[in-house]
Amino acid sequence: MVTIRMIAKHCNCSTATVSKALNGAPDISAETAERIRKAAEEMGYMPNSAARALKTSRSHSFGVLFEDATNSGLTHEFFSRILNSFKRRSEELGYDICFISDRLGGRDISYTEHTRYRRCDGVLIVSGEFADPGIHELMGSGIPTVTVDYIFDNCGSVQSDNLLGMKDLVTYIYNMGHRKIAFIHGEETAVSKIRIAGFYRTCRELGLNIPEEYVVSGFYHDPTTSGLLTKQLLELKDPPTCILYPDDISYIGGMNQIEKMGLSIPEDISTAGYDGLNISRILRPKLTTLHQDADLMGIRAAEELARAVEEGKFYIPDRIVVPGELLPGDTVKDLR
Amino acid sequence: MVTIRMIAKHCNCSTATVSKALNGAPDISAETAERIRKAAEEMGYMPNSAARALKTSRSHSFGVLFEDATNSGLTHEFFSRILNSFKRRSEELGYDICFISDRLGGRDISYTEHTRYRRCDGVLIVSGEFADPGIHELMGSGIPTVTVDYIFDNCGSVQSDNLLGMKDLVTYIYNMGHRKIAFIHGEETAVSKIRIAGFYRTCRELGLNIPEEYVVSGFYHDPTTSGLLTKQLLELKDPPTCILYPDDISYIGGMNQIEKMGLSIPEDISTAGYDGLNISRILRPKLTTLHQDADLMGIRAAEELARAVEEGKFYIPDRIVVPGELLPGDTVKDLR
DNA sequence: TTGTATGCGTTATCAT
DNA sequence: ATGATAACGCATACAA
Repeated sequence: MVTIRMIAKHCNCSTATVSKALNGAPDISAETAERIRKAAEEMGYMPNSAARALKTSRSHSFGVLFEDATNSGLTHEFFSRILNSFKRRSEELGYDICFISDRLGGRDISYTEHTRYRRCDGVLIVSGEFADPGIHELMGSGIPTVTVDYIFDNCGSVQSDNLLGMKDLVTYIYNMGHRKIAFIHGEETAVSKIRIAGFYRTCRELGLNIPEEYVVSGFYHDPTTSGLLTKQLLELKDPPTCILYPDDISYIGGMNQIEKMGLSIPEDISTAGYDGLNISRILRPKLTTLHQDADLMGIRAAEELARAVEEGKFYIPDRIVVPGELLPGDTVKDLR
Repeated sequence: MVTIRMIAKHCNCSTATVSKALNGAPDISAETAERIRKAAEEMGYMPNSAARALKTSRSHSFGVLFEDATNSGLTHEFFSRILNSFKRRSEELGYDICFISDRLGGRDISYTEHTRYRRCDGVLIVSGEFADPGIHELMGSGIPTVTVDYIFDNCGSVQSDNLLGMKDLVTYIYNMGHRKIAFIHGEETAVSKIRIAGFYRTCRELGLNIPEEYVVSGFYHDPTTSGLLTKQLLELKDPPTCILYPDDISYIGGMNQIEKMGLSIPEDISTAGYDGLNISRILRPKLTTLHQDADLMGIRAAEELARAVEEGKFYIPDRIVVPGELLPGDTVKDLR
């Protein structure tokens, strides 16, 4: 491994000069800087991030806290898209990604300890488990953090615009002539609350009176439950003409149930999903859904976290809201 | 931040003693060790990984090289499952995960440089682009590497048992009475070659003579192409009774095409996928597919990489082959 | 503009 | 069994 000392020897100068030249310090002559840079290049120099981190207490790395109850967070397309774009943008900004967990080497370790151990400059928190006290400890630790789809006192956040999303979705369905709209929502999370509120608000604005039994509680990514609830909704005395699902995966459970009952989409019953996963574009009939812009969310999260790190004491957390996009498919019948 | 120096002060001993006690060195008395460990615990001591890495040139971290042409590797369920289980197992073994890319801070950087910069102890290589010279440079750099679904000279590998997978799948279909089996395979990769060979071999063993036009070339995760090829296969003079798809996602394109042609699965045409993604269990009819054990692959990869790192010069690469599991669904008609 | 010297926190060598 | 000390590679305050 070539070090600045070797470059210094090669260039007949001191390590200080090399360090400064390589870091673009202003007090080095242009020629010297150029000469050193060229030598470094030729010798295949790579700084040692550990030494640099030790010296500066900045690691140029972001931690990513990506846990959920089922330990499958990474395999949900919505989250993996966020991670993917967060990673890319972070790397552009000069930060590497390191996962933060609460186990390491067979030992329990708090998220905060893990982060300090690796000297991560900041942490992105994506989790279904914001109730976890370990997460709150981290958010209150002074380490810069940015959360996704959750708002905490003093840290930045990137949210999908669930309010607008529900509004767009419900309005579209209304405009297609539907008045009896049911909503199967996910388990009680911050996101669910916003979506439910968005649903009710939009309905009120549109002058729609939604009977209580039209809004039922299911789970995210659980086709079985949504299938059962679909059955329940369709067997009501006065069934809805359109059912909203918590997400595109849950929709599939509903879809199967509908077919099983000998009904067809959208002739007999209209449907809409949420997320805009790849699968929604592939299925036939093409699913009407609200695409969440996970890619942009990851990008904005990286930028916000970089800002939090770089502005330090001067940082004022921003709450970034990323709008989604309605993807009209063929699952909502035109009743007009 | 509490350092060993502070612990030393607290315990009236030297930093050397603290370091040894914490690392379980044999030349420290049991009482002293215990006293120091307790103090460290109480004071909330966390070692500084940067200092440790600088001193020992071991970072206790694994790099993960996870790139593909479309930059969406992470969003493929198969790969994200591998990553997920690799991460968990690595953390159990005491290694953190750091992504390795070929861009950092707006600069081009080779994978090898990136790995050295972060002092990763080893790198897991998961990629559709094994032709990339940067990857070959890394594999030849002396840094311990383990590849997934690809074999390179001197590094460990974890593969899905594609040969056995195809055998199980084709044999199952044969046993259901099918003799005219078509195979839409993915683009030419190492994996595709094995699957194609497995397909032909199994057919030969079963005494099946597959006409040339039954084996056609599509792409992985491309429902559009597989839809077109499905049409082509079904319009043959002597169409197959069963079509194998490159993967579960591609199958959906075929499924749509089949329905579009007014045919139904499995009454008119039987089908099978590959991968065993969640979606395959959700779709109706339930897809017959070969589940690749991505979770186990990630676990074995972590263990192999840890072994490569820890055995150093004594390491002899292992080629680990992970069997999959046939998931019989309802898409293959019983012709017996 | 350049160089000297110091220390970041840890481990390891060699005395004691 | 314990401690003093050097060194890992780098950045920086300060001297020249």
